[in-house]
Amino acid sequence: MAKKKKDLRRENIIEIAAQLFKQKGFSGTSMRDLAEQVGMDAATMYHYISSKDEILKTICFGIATTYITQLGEIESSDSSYIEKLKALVRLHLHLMTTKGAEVSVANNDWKYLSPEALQEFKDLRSHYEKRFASLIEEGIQAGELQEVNRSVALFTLLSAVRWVELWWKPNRGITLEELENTILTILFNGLEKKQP
Amino acid sequence: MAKKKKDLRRENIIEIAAQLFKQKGFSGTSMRDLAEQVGMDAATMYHYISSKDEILKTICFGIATTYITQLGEIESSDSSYIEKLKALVRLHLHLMTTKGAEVSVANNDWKYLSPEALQEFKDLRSHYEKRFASLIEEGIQAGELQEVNRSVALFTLLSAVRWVELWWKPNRGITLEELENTILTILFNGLEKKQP
DNA sequence: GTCTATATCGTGATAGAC
DNA sequence: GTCTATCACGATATAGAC
Repeated sequence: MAKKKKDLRRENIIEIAAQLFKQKGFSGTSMRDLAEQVGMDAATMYHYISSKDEILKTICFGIATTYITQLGEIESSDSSYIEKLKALVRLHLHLMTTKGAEVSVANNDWKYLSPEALQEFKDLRSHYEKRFASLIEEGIQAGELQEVNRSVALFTLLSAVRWVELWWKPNRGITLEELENTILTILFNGLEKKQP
Repeated sequence: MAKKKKDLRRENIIEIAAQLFKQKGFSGTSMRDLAEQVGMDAATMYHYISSKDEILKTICFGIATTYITQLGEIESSDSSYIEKLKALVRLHLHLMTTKGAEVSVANNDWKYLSPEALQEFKDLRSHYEKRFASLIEEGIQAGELQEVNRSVALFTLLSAVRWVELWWKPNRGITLEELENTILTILFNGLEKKQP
């Protein structure tokens, strides 16, 4: 069955909400601000969504489950640990360039989730990080990666790409592929030039 | 002349404010929350500070000028470009481990600055980034760094260390020196193990 | 210097007419 | 479905007693 008009409207509201939350923060965005951007009265929005909290929850968990689903596919692929880790970095870049606003909200405004949702979200993130860290651990064991502190490697990889969410616009004079290759070169081969 | 009692009290308020802003965000923190942590009534705080905005401004510009001052010292030092860039990364790590709350606020809550302050802050940051980018450019020209997109290198370096502000606690089982060395190894030599 | 009391405004959310 | 009107609350900030 096709999506109902009401569902589409709801998705539109959430999409615009993500952009505003990214711009002004969750607490800094009022339902009146949002209504204005959507083009309806604040009261009318409550016909499509049940609360401001619910919007935040939808955005954050949408991103979290996307990451975890894709991680599963990467884990079960038939490639080296280096290739799996590179695929993960590419996944982050891909999501930041296609769903920048939602990723930004999930990265920065998750702390405003209601207590139960907050706990569940933290659990999901911690679960994701553990599986990410396992790939690093196994990569080191297999001799593909340098012997470095696992946590430092994990968070450096996760963090190194986060600026892209703020910086990326379609016309930056660089393709997504070039962007990916440059970042992967820095992280896996290093910025320093090897002596010939 | 020694600092007055009133100034010390003011600094204490701002320090606690930075911790709360980091935890709950600028908009998510009320003057009543802050007053409670400081241990006085909200109205009394206004004897020491003039507004919530002023607190934010003090924090953000304090961090910005610290970064720029230290950048100046690094630029004028007598070392290779690689060493200068490594010193900059160390500077970021040092500030995040000694002034984590303030750095977090300057990184995440600067968007709540009042319009004039906002513009000035953006200008300072852009000025800092330009000088940072120059070191990368010159490092590439000198053949010390790989030929990569300058902006990507700049923001990857800046971003790669930002998780430390959230993660660092004195007892993580890793010294600041180990942390620095690991991050610098990843960024400048790469995570991938070189074939012998 | 520190408090109580309060002015004024913006917030999330709802009731109910149409 | 969409609006107007409104409620209950919490926000920043100030006035003024002590």
